[in-house]
Amino acid sequence: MPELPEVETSRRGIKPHILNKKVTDVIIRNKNLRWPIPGSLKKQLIDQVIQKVDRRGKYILLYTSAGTVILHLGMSGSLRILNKSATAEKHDHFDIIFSNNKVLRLRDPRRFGCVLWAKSDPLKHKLLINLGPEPLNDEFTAEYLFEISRNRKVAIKTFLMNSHIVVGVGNIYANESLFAAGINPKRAAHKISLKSYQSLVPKIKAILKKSIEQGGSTLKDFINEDGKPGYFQQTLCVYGRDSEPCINCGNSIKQIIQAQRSTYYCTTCQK
DNA sequence: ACTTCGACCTGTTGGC
DNA sequence: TGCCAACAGGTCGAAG
Repeated sequence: MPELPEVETSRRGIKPHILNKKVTDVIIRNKNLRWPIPGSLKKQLIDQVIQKVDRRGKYILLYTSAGTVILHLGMSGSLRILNKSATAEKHDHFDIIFSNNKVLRLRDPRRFGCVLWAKSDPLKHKLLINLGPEPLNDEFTAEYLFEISRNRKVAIKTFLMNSHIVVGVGNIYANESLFAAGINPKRAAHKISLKSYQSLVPKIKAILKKSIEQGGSTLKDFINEDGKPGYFQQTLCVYGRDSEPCINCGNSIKQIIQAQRSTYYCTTCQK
């Protein structure tokens, strides 16, 4: 489910309900996510106040004075805010309950997500310390991508999806931004010119920004039934459009597999 | 140091 | 209609 826009929308959605709220209980129904939810987490979190609701890449960070919850939604995770009396369903693995009688509930059918605890600076955590820049920050530039790609022979699409290069560019947006920039996803990262990177980087930023805005505008309330994430309502130019006509030239969109993930592109428009 | 590949899971979809 | 294989928005860590 979650690409960066949905993670950011989730962060914004839960924030007003949990910021400055005190944790009264923690329920772990199934600790077996990608990594086990630490057994100590309940003890650490109870009585703590959420001081900051942040994001780094696709990790959501809930800061308290005792430490930080590091949360990842994996492939199928979602967060909701409910009344604490709401019945937990099949894949609702984890709850944080607050003094305002609300619960932050994690649902994750595939259990590729994780809930971890960092005692000190979570940005120094093993999983976060080597992450690349945020795509929407100023440090993410064409020059940066050009420099860091000089010895990298991997396909540009795989390169873009590497979180150590840049965070938050998942399969949908890697495909869409390469189409927007007219770059063939199979080209080796080191063979792409600065000029092409100068075309690509603003596309990545624009597409992510637009999706986050749509996520925010379509998700009015994080309580109860959550609507479809914004990026589902936006038109995708290539992703999932195998054999359909290219919106530019009408030729058929091609699907291939790269690094075990589906790639979609137009062989005419993307060189 | 870089690249590839297996692994972790369940739910949904499409072809027969 | 039913069954089964293929596939799904992620990413780590081992092996090459």
